Amino acid sequence: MPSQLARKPINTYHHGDLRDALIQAALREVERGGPEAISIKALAKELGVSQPAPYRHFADREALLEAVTTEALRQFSAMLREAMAKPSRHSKLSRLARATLEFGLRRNGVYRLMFASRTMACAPKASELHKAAMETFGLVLEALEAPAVGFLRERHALKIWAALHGVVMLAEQGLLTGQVAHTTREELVEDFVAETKLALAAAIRKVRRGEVAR
Amino acid sequence: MPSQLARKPINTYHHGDLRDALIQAALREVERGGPEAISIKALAKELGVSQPAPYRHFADREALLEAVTTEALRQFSAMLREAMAKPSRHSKLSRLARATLEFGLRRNGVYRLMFASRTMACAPKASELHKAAMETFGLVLEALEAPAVGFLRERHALKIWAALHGVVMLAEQGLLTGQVAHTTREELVEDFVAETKLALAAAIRKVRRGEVAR
DNA sequence: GCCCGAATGTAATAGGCTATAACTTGATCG
DNA sequence: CGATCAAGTTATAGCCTATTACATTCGGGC
Repeated sequence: MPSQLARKPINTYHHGDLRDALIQAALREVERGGPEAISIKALAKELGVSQPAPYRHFADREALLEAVTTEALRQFSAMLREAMAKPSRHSKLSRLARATLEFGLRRNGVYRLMFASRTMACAPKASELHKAAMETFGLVLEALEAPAVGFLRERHALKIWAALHGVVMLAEQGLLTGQVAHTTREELVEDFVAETKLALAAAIRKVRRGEVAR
Repeated sequence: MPSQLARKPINTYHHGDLRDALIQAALREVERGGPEAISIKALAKELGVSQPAPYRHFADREALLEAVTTEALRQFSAMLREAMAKPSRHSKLSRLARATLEFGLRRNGVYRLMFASRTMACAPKASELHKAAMETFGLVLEALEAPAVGFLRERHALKIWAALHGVVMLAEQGLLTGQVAHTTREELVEDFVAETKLALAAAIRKVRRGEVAR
């Protein structure tokens, strides 16, 4: 089907595209204040529409959050892709890891929306949201730059992914700062990156030599 | 102090120990429903007191959550301690790791309250809550069973701690299940445990041989 | 033993939020 | 040209947090 004709900018008289405007405004709100800061009422007021207007576009608050999370994941993916693309003395994986850490700390409200809220957990497998999440995870696979021994690659991607999340989480909760840690977040991340590379390379050699794992 | 005398069941006007009852009831509520499921009003009703009564004991909802989180951390610590104490063919670290994973999945609402909510992040360093968290982290240090090369121990404790959080988080969000993962959560956790042991031992040998890191 | 103040609980109420129902408006299409 | 539908509006119900002013019990000093 012709996509341009399908996308008619169905103009309402008052607001051009309330649905998208809501998502963008909500994302701004999440940025400072986290997921729980989203208020349908406040958003409606900010956009100059009546309070129940948003319900024409989202069944309830949760549905809005799901859409916002999807958008957030796309921005996150874009940011990772950019970080991985630009030339650097660091490896792709290292760049992805650093970018994740930075995003997780600088835009922590958004990060929590994506990875520490009920929204994602409740999303059905077939949803846009889940697809966006899978695409993001695909970038981690890509960052490994490893020969395609499928399941190994996947396993190590999951591991570094989990480890990065953990570091962001602890850092944000103030459990890394202060006198507990002689260790900076960046060091931890680089540790995980280095270990991942070594472990994956070792695992691949093992498989190639015929000492098949599983 | 005699705890039995403190309870006065007959008197209807004064509850006897509303503060503690609130914390326990809230914890039960968090168990299924997570942090956002806590409602002061609902709790008051459940305990048979008037709706504003809880405000005699907690300044606001957030203060209640802080107390509940502290209690949750104590239960979590107790559970870890128990897991580490009981004899097993597995190492202490492995037992701690498995116990963390199980707690994180089976009592996920409570887990999220402790490690994925704003409550902890906002708690001042001197608070009971922060102290409880530090005590829990102490168990991780203990589980490493390593000779006391202080900063190494701490660093590796932070790493395994972060990694475990990450695995729980991903698992709970449905990003580990299904066709993405040929890998079970338990395998990931055991991987991290094994790597931690190896890495820590290697680092210690290195230091002992005089090739001091930092 | 009594009284007074502190602690704890209650009733009444203000104000914010989600969500629904019933009505209105403007655009598109047969 | 009028029917229809998407998108917006006003009005309202119902939940929740939190505050204020008043009531009741407890416990210690005299």
